Amino acid sequence: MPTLTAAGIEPLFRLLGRYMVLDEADRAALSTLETGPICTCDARTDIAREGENPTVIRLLVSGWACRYKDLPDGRRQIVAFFLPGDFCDLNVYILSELDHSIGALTQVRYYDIQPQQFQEVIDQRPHLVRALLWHEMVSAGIQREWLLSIGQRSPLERLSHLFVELYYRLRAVGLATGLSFDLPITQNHLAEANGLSVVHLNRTLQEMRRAGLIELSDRQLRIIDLDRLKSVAMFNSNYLHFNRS
Amino acid sequence: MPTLTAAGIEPLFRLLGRYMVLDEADRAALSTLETGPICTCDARTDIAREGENPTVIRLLVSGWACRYKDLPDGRRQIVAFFLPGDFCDLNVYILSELDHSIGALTQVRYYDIQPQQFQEVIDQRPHLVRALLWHEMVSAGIQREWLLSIGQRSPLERLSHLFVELYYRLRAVGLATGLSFDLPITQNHLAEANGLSVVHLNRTLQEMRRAGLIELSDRQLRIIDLDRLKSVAMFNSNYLHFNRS
DNA sequence: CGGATGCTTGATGTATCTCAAGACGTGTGG
DNA sequence: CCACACGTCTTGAGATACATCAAGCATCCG
Repeated sequence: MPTLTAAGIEPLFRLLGRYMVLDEADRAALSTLETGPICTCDARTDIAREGENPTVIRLLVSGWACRYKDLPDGRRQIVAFFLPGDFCDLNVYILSELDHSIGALTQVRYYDIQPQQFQEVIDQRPHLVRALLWHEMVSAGIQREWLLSIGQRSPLERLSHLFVELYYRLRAVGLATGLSFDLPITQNHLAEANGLSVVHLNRTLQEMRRAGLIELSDRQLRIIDLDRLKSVAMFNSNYLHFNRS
Repeated sequence: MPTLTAAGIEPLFRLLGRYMVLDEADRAALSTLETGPICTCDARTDIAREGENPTVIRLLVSGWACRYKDLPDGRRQIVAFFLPGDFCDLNVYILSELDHSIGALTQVRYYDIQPQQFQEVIDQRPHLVRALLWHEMVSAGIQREWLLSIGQRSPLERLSHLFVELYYRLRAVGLATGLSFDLPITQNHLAEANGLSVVHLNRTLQEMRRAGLIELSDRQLRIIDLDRLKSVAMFNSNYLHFNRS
């Protein structure tokens, strides 16, 4: 389980470090978040269900999870991927009822963090709020970009865009080597995230391979030509706000 | 211009009042937000463009606006509607570059609020943060629901869902009378928000009329059978979080 | 009167879904 | 150790929902 070896909250450090320079005191304060017990969850199981009352903030440390919504007749839409270092929901605990579900796509490990415990970190290092807020804004930006993708981009463009996004996000937390990264999810998941049938997603993948844009096998994605992939996807990285302000 | 007659920040009071009981001191503090000059913007013009550096928080008081993203080749996706009482962007001013544009769909009026001025209101009435945070969470929830709609719902379901959502949101700010409300935007806008061509949107509208779900003419939408419309849309209002916690 | 803008309709093509089946790998219980 | 179930990827055939292109009409406004 390669995705499980990357432990601790190192990914979080890297993530927040892209928005703001973290000093030792910051790291120390954030490290208290991982003093609690770590949770493990098997692939294809729910971490939280729509309708529940959210009480904790979840910090993913290894594996992939997703936020999804479903319809009474079973149709399902993945609306976000959670990668190591991501908070599943920084603020929802103020709501009385979850409007979406969170599912593990692979085996995952995460910390359940009490809002109060979180508050203590912020009290200690108030300027961290800025980085956390930034993280939230990026999540919102990704959400909007997905809406643009599903609404306007063709399947080929859409999938290309998703792969570039995942590449940048994984690279930001040290989980990409060169132009390759572990893609531990199924084509079914990719289809559900892109609003496509599995059959069509599969054919789109083949088209991408034929076009020499990517290689994908054994859960390893390799981008062959990043510039061309970005061009096909009409990718503009501004929504990831990776530049420190 | 009926949408222009509803002035002031009464809509905002109503909106926040759904999340939290506001007392006179709260209202007084919030009222200082409207002491600045009011801005007016014509229909079909941009209020803010992608790439700009955001510096103000915008509070819409009358008319409709939208958040949209576009692709180099001109394709455009509306990712959110802003109705009277909505903040266009509560937090983006911490980012250095806007990742989306904001456009006026009708003639609109809004206040440009300096973050600092906003901070003063919060310093005065700290518990208002909760209501504002709530407003942000609802916006995020709407965004997710739209993703579900575009990704999984059929055009008929999708449009039905949008109309129910608009009905609830407009009712919340006092802009619906009975089951009717002003829908001051074009079919083109509806198409761009739903990821459909205008032609198909038009035919879907006709299908809805034929099915006895709605009446729509002269920019007035009347819902004929709310329960049936909700049922067609598979509408679950939980994502609007209208219940006080 | 002429030019925008928005709504509507028809005809045609095609992108995408659905249904169905087979191949492959993996884990599990007999 | 084999038989079997299960999950995943792949391919084919057929149906259809949707986009595109094109045109006509109404309204509004200069």
